[in-house]
Amino acid sequence: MSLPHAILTALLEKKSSGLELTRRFDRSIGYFWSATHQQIYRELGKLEADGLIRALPSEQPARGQKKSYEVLPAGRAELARWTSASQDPKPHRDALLLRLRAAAVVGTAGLETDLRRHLELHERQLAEYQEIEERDFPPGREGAEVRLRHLVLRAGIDLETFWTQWLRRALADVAELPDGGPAEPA
Amino acid sequence: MSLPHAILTALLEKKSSGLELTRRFDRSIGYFWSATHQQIYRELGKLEADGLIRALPSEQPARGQKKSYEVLPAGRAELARWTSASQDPKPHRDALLLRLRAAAVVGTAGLETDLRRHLELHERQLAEYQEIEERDFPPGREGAEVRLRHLVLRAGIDLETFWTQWLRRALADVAELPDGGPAEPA
DNA sequence: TTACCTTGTGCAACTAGTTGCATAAACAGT
DNA sequence: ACTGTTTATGCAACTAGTTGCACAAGGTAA
Repeated sequence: MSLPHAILTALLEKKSSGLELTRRFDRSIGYFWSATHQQIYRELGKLEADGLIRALPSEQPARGQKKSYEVLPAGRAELARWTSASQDPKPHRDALLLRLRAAAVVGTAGLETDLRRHLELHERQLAEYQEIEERDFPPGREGAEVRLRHLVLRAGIDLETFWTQWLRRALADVAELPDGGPAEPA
Repeated sequence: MSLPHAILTALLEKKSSGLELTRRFDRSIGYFWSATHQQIYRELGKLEADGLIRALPSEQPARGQKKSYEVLPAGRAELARWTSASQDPKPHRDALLLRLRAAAVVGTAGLETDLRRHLELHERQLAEYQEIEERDFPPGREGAEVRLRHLVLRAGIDLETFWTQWLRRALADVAELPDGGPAEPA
């Protein structure tokens, strides 16, 4: 139940319309909390109904019109409450690890190309994070907000680094195995 | 859409009843693909209806009776197909990183205790993985199946290692900040 | 022999997220 | 003017996962 809080955070960082939020979820925020435009519009409606945000009364809000939102005090309070509240980590689900485990019983045929593709994706993501770090976080001690955001980015960088390394190892391992794997031995 | 494949994998590793599967999802498989007993029972029903698995005809299957399943050839084929097929990685969602980002705008009050709690959970998980590694994967080159399973476990170990390190850094950083954070400066 | 606990299976209702499409305005080209 | 594209918002239906509870059989203990 974190999407509303992701949106509140994004709106506090900068007042935005639905589409602007969607774009920002495709970069930045979406790196650790993705959402489609459908989810965002729906949630904006709920948040407005609950009095946590409000539409800026600039233009009349009709279809095809931009409608920007800002966070109300109640919204900020709710976000602060949620941020400080204790939460159990949600169980992870990783299809790639599952597939490797499946490959242990039905064979590794066809896996290698996809592992390579995943490796490329993670390498690209890592490069992107590193660019962001160079651009937005030059060395030197900054304020609390910047340091926290840098910490989050570091998590992204280190995670992608982990995955690229693990995938390289996985590729090396899989390459040594017979194609059919243990299920269909030569 | 991976739950059926997780179940097929688990059943190929060992024929089981619904509850046995549930227990195995609480350890092992569930470390990277968690599922509740409800999901499992429902999915077992579907898999049986689709002819991918079948109930072992040992006892008559009534309520309160154990009912074990085994994978049929069609099920193995489907798992092999899924394993080798190309798949895009699903977007991640990490509430903790989101909370840190939120803390950057509404303040870090209350965060520290929960970060510490998460650190403990990850440390415990890491210790558990390391025990499994010592117990199930003694040094020495083994067959393809064992090596693939070891690879999956290594991912778990390295991920938990990453999180414990990152959380320690996060705690150190947060400790230096004013409690209210940037939103309510002293 | 009733009263309770554990094991095992399952339904129903709910929440969260995804997919596919509809609508409308603004703008660009021809 | 008309056609097509981009920007912007949104509905409806679907899939996946969660939560809460129900039910049955077997053991166990007063």
